[in-house]
Amino acid sequence: MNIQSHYDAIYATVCRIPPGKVCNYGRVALMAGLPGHARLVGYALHALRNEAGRRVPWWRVVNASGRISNAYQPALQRELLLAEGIEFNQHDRIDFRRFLWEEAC
DNA sequence: CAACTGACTGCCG
DNA sequence: CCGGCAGCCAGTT
Repeated sequence: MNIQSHYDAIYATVCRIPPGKVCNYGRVALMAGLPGHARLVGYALHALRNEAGRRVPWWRVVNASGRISNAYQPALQRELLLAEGIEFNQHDRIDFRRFLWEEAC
């Protein structure tokens, strides 16, 4: 097991998030087989802020509060989510009861 | 090698 | 609800 394989697992997990759903960093880490490594997920996604992000739906990952965190392009992420039908409440939060991706594999 | 930093999180006040 | 703090770990300086 090396770092790259962890990154691959993270990217693979993010790619499984269906359109119209979101997931938080901690859950992605858990599903990628890396419980407790939420921060590593953020680190992995941070490395996508270029052309590589083209094939990974990074915008579907938000923090545990249901808010967009210190993303590379917060405004862009918000628009991409809105375009998929995800709604934000008055506090710029996403309602997990409706949009959180519950693992269904 | 030590110190710092960051797309995180849960707990506490 | 918000800010601080301790775990967390890889990459940078």
